[in-house]
Amino acid sequence: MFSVIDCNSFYVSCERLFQPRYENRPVVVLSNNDGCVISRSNEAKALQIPMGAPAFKYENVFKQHNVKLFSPNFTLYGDISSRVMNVISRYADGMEIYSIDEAFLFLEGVTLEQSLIMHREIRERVKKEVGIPVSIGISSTKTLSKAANEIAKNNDKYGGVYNIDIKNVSQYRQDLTNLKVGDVWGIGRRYAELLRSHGVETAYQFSKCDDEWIRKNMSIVGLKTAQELRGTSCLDLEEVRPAKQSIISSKSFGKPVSELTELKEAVSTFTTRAAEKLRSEGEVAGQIRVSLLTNIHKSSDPQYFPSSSAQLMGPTDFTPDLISEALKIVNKIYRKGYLYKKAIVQLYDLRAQDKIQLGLFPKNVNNNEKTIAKNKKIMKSVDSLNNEWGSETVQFGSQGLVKQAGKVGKNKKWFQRRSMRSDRYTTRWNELLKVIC
DNA sequence: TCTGGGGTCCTAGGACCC
DNA sequence: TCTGGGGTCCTAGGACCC
Repeated sequence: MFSVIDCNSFYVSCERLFQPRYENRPVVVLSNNDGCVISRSNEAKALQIPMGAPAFKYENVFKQHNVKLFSPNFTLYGDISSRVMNVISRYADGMEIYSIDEAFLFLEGVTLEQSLIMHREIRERVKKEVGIPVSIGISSTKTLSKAANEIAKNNDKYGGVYNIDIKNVSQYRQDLTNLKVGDVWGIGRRYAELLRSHGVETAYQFSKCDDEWIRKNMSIVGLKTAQELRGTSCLDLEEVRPAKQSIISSKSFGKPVSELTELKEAVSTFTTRAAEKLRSEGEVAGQIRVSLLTNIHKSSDPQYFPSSSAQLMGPTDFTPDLISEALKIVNKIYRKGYLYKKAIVQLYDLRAQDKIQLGLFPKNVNNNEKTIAKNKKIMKSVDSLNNEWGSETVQFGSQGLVKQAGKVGKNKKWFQRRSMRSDRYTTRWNELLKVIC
């Protein structure tokens, strides 16, 4: 038996935790640059504000209905997430943290009744100890438990916990008939369109489709989804998170950038971010890729999407080496006369730090043992200083003084706007919640 | 003026090898 | 006159997830 525990409107719930005056009011969390909507309270959903909607298109709705807007505060969300997961883990032998707001459990040797009791308790404990509301779906496969979760979330009458029992044939059929095929986990916009064009509207109809046809049109992945809907488990619990295969740092700029020097500062900073992530994963990268993008939404502007990659001189996690390769690529792909809106730095061909293969000609390249040891020490010091004193306390020259007078990103066109970010209540001493009596 | 960011997996097709 | 076939590796592109 599987279950999936999903936090309701997670980012919004995190914000409400520290500012309860926004309960019962429409609340929205925006993406970086306050670009589009990435989390909505039920009240905001009721105003027909879609997920992913560009904020500027809904300005009137926001004003008219007094919608509270937040810039994203991922530091806060990450910390609250780990508290939620911590509570859940007390109940489970096997648990898979699927995303920042979601976890799967695998349950053996419990009856349905016992499972329902346990999950109601999980729901109460998470609400009481962390303050976040969750919905829970239970069934015999992961895909069915996600479907049950949809039902739990959208029907108050089930008290946040719902179970799909494939043995109760008529109910099972009813549940899957009520579920639109596009709402099935694993069926996105494209496949939903394809299926609808073949007269398949509901999850139940999809589960009755011909295997050969599914395999041919939706690959093995689609076939597994169909089988899971029929009650055959094809997707196991992944308790150990597999090592990352790539690390990306990609951000839109606050304002369009046309100058090479500014692009290089941005790419240096993104590379620094990616390298930090790389080290925290205990991995090294063999290749790096840099892409630049003009604003795809502005069709009147000339468009240009160059990108190129480079093999590193031996796998590394040393920020200066990564920056220097990234900047070589920028020099190569940059063309004057375009308004760039976004840059992407991607590290891949990753492997564990302790599996670095030394260079064949160690004197000529940067990965002989001595250099590696020295570089490791340097990065360790930089990381711990930045952890202790805030990011960008130690910067690399090519970033172009991102932090000045304690302010990060000031006067940098490419730096992102985050004007409505709440405080990092749980991770910064100087941003602790103040209670005034 | 203003449209997110970070991931995974699968497949087809080309290059290359023997 | 007849000009293979099996296998691997790599990459780009497309689908999906939250």
